Amino acid sequence: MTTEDPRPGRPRDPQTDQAILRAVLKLLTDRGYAGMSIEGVASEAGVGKTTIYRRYASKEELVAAALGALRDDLGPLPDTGDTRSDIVEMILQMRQAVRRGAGFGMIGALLVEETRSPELFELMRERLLRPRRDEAMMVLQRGVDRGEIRADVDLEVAVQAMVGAVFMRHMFGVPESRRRIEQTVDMVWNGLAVSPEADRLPMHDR
Amino acid sequence: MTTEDPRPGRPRDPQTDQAILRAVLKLLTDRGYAGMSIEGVASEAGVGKTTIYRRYASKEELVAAALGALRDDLGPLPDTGDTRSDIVEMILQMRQAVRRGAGFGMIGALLVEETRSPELFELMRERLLRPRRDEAMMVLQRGVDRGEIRADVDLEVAVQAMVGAVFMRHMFGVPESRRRIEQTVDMVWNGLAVSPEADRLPMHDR
DNA sequence: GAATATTGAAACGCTACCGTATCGTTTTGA
DNA sequence: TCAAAACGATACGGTAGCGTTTCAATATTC
Repeated sequence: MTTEDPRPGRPRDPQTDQAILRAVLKLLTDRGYAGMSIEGVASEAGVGKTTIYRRYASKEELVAAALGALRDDLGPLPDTGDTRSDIVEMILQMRQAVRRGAGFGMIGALLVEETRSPELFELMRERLLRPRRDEAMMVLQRGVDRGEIRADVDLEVAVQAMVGAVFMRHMFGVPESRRRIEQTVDMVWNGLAVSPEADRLPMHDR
Repeated sequence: MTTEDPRPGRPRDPQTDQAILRAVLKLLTDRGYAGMSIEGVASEAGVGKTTIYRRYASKEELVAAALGALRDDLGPLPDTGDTRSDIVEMILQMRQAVRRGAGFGMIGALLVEETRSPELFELMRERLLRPRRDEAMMVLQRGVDRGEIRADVDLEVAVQAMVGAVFMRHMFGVPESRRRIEQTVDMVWNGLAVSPEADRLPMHDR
């Protein structure tokens, strides 16, 4: 199914493709969907408008292509032998990824557009959110297999809570830190309830 | 400090004020900041453009006024006697409030604008997010006072995790329900860790 | 009744962007 | 060398929104 390029004429420059999609992600992130213009993308990518219109018929198609081209450059799953440490490392990785690439701005842009174009939001779920959630659940599953995490725990809810806490800190304006992530994992790990077993070792003991 | 309106001339119509701010919130929510136009606000509010420009010098000022006028119509704090039930009810209340008023769309709109206008985001924190967080923490504090929640638990992190889970479900596209909220609270309540005390009564026992 | 300010409507010139078309140049295959 | 397609640049007419001005009608104080 590999297109052998049997067509005559000058082939499309793959670097141009890349530059366009990169520009879309950048402008989408810090201008929003409505604030992003095709001319802006062309200028940002150093490309003629024609070049964009030749590839994509509409703004939505263009954004969809940019989201579709997203690949996760998440590192390998952390595996320190200790599940709590693994979770902390994983969340730190996620935080790094959000900082580097499409961050909260892009989440916001698509959140606004969710009603109008659910497909775009779904695309982000597929490309950005779910892969990371799945990795997180694998880390937790390893904890279950090791006998560190109870088998009856709903791992999906656990991931929602721990990752959600990071998000809420951004919302509340609470500075994020490794310390705070450890605190979060510990809290979810140990639970809130008073219990005779309440003197489990804290992860960080300063 | 009550302005006694000693000025001559026709006074401003307070209903007009209200209509403008309501229109701003609506358009901000479902068009985003960049997608919201002054003319659109005027049209939505059934008001002349002049009337808006007389009050606000810029778009940012206008939006700030709309956010500043936000008041929480959160009901009374739930107090069933059981802290877990209280938490569940409170999260359900929040969910309702998000549905009725400025919802995920507005969060998205301000998230996009965060870099450009941090003051707007801060205003939302102040008016929308922190009041609810504070209420949530009061509910948890009551649990501590009752001896249901351990005193060494960081209540702020607990709130971040439980509310954040709701947010992440929206992000992941997982349908929300009372059942799922109960599950979340139970999970955070009991923690993940294997323990001899693992046979605590689940909140919903079907 | 006189003075004053607000209101909605309409029009202003201006800019940004739309989507399309045309251009000469460049890069490929035949 | 020639045909074909991609490229950046530029220009086109059209629309939407900008922020301002003018206007007649209305509401209020003195």
